Amino acid sequence: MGASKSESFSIENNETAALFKALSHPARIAIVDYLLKVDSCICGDIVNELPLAQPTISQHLKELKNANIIKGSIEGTAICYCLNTETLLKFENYFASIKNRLSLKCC
Amino acid sequence: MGASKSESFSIENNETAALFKALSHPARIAIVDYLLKVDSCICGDIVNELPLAQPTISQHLKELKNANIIKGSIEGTAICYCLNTETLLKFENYFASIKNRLSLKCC
DNA sequence: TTTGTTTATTGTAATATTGCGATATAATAA
DNA sequence: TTATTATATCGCAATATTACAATAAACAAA
Repeated sequence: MGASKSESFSIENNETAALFKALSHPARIAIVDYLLKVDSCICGDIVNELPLAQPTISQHLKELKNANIIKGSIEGTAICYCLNTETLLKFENYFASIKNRLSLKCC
Repeated sequence: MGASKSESFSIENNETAALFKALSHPARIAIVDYLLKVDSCICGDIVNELPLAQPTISQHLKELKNANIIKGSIEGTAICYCLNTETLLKFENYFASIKNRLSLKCC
C-alpha cells in the first residue's frame, strides 16, 4: 500500500534514520557547512547565502532544529542559530560503534 | 514550484546529502545492523529478518548499493551482500572534519 | 501609533519515496 | 527440457518532501 512502515522498526532504528534524514538534503548540508564556516552564531543571513527563498530556508532550519542538529536562541528581532555539539557526537558514536563491530572478512 | 533544487548546490554537498539519504530509512538502518550482526556476507535472508516484502527489500538494498554502502557479488542463485568499509570511512571523515572545524564558542 | 525588519506558518503545486503484487530474469536441479 | 529457487524490475497507489507566494507574528525604531 502506502509509504512509511516505521512502526515496524525499533525506536532506535527510527531515531538513527531520523538523524540521517535531517542531513539528507544538500541545502541542509550547506547550512551546516555555513555554520561551521562563520565560526560563530549567525542569524538570518543564511538566506543570502543559499539559492532558496526565505520560507524554504526557514523550513530546512526547522528540520535541523527538530533533529537537534542546530539550536537557536532569540536575539532581538533575529534568531541566532548554531550547531549542537551533542547531536554531532551521536553521529560520531554511531560510526565508532560500526567500526568496532565491523569484521573485515567480508567480500 | 516543485521539489529538489539540487542543481543549485555543489556536487560535494549533493554527494554528502546522498550518502545520508541512503541511511535515512529505518529499514536500511536495520539492514546495516543485520549485516554487522551476522559478521559475514549474507544472502537473501534479510527478507526473513525484516517486516517487509521481498521487492521492497530488494529496492532498499539497491539504494544502499547505489550509495556504495554495501556491495554484492553473485553466489550461484543467491547474491552475497556486505558492508563497504571505504564508504563507511567517508562518513567518519565527514564528522572528523566537522569536529576539527567546530568552534566551541557557540550558544 | 505606524513602519520596517526578521523569522515562522499556511496553503498549494510539483516531485520523490515507499511498499507491494505481479512478473521477469538468472542460475541451478531434476 | 521443465521445475525450483533467489533476486530484480515494473507499475501502481499511498504518502512524504520540497519549494515558494502570501501572510502572520514578533519586535524595534521612529
